[in-house]
Amino acid sequence: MCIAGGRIDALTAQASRRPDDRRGAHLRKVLAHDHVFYESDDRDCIFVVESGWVKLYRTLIDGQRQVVGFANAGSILGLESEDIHLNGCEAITPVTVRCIPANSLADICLVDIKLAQQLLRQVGRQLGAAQAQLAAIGTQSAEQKMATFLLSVADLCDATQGGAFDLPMRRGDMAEFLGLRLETVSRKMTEFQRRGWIEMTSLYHCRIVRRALLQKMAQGGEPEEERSAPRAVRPTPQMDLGWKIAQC
Amino acid sequence: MCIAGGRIDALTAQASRRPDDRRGAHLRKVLAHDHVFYESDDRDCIFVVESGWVKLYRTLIDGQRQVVGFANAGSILGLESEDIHLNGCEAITPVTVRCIPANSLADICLVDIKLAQQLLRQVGRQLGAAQAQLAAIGTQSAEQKMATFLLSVADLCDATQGGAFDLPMRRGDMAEFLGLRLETVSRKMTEFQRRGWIEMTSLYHCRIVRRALLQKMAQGGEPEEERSAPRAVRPTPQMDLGWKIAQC
DNA sequence: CGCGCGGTTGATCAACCTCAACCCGCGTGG
DNA sequence: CCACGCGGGTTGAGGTTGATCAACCGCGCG
Repeated sequence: MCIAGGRIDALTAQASRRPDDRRGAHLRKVLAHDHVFYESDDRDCIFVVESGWVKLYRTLIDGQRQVVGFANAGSILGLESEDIHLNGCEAITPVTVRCIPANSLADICLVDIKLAQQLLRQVGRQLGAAQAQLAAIGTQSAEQKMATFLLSVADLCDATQGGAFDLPMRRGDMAEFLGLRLETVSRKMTEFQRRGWIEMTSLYHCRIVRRALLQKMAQGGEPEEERSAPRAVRPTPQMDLGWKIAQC
Repeated sequence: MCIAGGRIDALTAQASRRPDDRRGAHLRKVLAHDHVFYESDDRDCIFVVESGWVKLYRTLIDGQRQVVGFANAGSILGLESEDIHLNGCEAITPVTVRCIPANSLADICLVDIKLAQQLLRQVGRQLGAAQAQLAAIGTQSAEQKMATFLLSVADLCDATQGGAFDLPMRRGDMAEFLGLRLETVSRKMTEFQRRGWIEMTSLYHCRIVRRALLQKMAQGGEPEEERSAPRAVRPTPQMDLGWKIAQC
């Protein structure tokens, strides 16, 4: 789902291991709903998310917005652009990011060829993710999108604690990400709840109760009765969580 | 529109300049509607399109397809994957591709740091393109999508010859790309023709007559009367042709 | 000739959007 | 303290867009 992930170990781990590392200095804290950068800002930095959640979005001429991805710790931002940022990046929770001067990208590549390759893989994964999301947006129904989305966020956040997880973004953010209206998102969420598939412990906290049914729905099944879900041949086009998994 | 482009000069130009270059040998011709590679094929090669058009697509569990991009000469394919191809790649016209062994990617990076950076930029552009397409698919109406698509292909193909250009893909391909049904594509095409905005000189050849109106439509305007189109503040989210332009 | 493929066209229908009302929690200020 | 407004969310009624199903056309080819 273009829920970004994929660690650049050399950037995050290294820095934390050596507190005196000069890269360790460029940390920035951003409040929830503040921007890390805006569309068409000069791209003098790329960023690595250290903690929190951000959304990446684009604004079309008519003012419509499309959220092109969410990202949390470990994700790297700004690689899709050249001279100016093509996406806007807004914090949806309090966030800390590590800033990497864009002009030092070249140096980094020179210094550490392995790192360059890692970067290349990372963008590749993001690309794969974006394409997966494209497939989801283009072909799935509202219900499928919601199911896929919930599953992806759940898997991403952790999942192991009994299916409970944070859902820090607003309804409108989800809507803009999935290509729906926020009313539709709201409706589907309550519908899933009514069917007993999920529980909303609070507005921004969710628990998956019937994972199997959600999965079947995500794959295009009708809302049938409960059954042991047939393992998917391919593990569901998890929007794109694919590359997030790959990183672990 | 994820209509891929973006030349890797060092790969294409170099090879053509030195006929004895060993990379020059790995050329492959593919017939129309044959595959360059399939989904989940081992990714032992990446490819550079030398001539012709291909489409990149994904198949979802329920058999639905999403075309995630079209690509013509100069595009590079396979960077989004790691060990196996995530997309299928089918020729829509006769195509020649240059095959680059995947394991030589690392060597290439070592040998030519500039090239590595170029590759990084290229994937970055593709990523930006995919995100742009995401925005288009997610927010635009059928009519807007068609308009944007036609403009993008036109710009891509050349455009200078009086707005006439090839539209080599089938209706179904466009539909799968735009997240529509092929009937809808067909209808909108004839509708544009009826309005006098385009002319179909043949099934696979098109001419844009009222570019300004098409552009206004692509940006969300209603099908109004003719007017001199107000230059777009931003040059239309040309699906993603953005990065194709950037390459020139 | 008959068939199949790709495309067009028409009628119908449902999914989703739109608009609007309403709820709830919260912060502010009278 | 309460009234008020506001932001975010939910819910409902009705309308449109685009999907669906089906017929049909034209063409190339065995």
